[in-house]
Amino acid sequence: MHAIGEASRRSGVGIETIRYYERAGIVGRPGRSPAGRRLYSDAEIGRLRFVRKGRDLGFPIADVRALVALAGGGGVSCTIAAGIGAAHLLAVRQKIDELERLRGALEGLIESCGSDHNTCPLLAALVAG
Amino acid sequence: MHAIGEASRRSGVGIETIRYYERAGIVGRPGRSPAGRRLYSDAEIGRLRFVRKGRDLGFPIADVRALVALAGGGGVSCTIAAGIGAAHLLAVRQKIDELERLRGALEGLIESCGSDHNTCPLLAALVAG
DNA sequence: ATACATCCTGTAGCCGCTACAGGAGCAAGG
DNA sequence: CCTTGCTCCTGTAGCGGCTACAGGATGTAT
Repeated sequence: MHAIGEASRRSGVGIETIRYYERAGIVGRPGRSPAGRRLYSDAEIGRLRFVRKGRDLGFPIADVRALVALAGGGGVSCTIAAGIGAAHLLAVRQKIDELERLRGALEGLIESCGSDHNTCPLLAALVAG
Repeated sequence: MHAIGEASRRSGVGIETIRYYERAGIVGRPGRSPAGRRLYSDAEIGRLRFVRKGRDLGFPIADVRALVALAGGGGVSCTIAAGIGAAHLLAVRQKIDELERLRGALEGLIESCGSDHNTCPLLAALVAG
C-alpha cells in the first residue's frame, strides 16, 4: 500500500489530478489509513496508469471511464472498446482536417504579408466579409 | 444604430457571446438607448465580425484583442500582426503533428482489434507499462 | 390592454484539470 | 520531548471561451 504521493510518482498522474479522478468517479475510492490518508494498492495504481494512457491517447474522460469499466469486466469488451476507439479516431481525424484547413488559411495570409502592400492583408482579411 | 439581436445576426456572433466579449474587454462598450439597451453602429458590428473571423482562424482571445487594437491603430501594424499570425500558425502545426501521432497510435490499436486475439489489444495497451 | 419578443443583469455550468488556503499528521534530528 | 519540514487532508476558486439559465424591464403589434 502506497500513499498518494507515491501513487502519483508510480502512475504519472498528478496528486491533485488523482483526487479529481476520484471525485469524478473515474477511479474508485481507495482505502484509508487510520489517520484518513489514501492508501493505494498496486492494482489501483495500475488503474491510474490506465487512465493516464487513455488521456494521453486523447480519449475524453467519459470514454476513459467506460474503458476502465470494460477492462474490469470480461467477455465482449473488445468489440465495445474498439467502437469507442473508432469513434475517437474519427473525431481525431476530423480535428486534423479542421486544423489543416486553418493552417492553409493562415499560411496564405501570412505569406501575403511578406510581399508589398499598403494595407496589412491579415488585418484586411479579418475586416472584410 | 442596431440592437444587440440585430448586431448578433449581422456579425454572426451570439448575443451572449457579444456581452461576454464586452465584459472581457475584447470589444468596447457600445452606446445605450435611454432605457439602457445596447446600440451598435455599423463600425462596432464590423469589429464583432472581425473578432469572429479571428476566432474562426483559431486565434486565442488574447491574440484577437491584440489584432483588434492593431486594426484600429496604423503604421507598423502589419509586422506585429504577421508575428502574431506566424506564432499561431506554429501552434496550429504543432497541434496537427500531435494529432497525427495520436491518429497513428489509434489506427494501430484499432486495426489489431480486428484480428484474432484473446485479450483486447486496445485495453491491453492501456493496462501495460 | 394584452400578448409576445427582445432586452437587461447576475450567476452558474461545461471540460479537465491546477492552484491555492488553512489545517493535521508523520518521520527524523537535536 | 520538541521542533522542523515534508506530506497529506478538505474545500474552494481559477483557467479559456463561451452557454444557459433566472427573474425582471422594455418594446412592438394587435
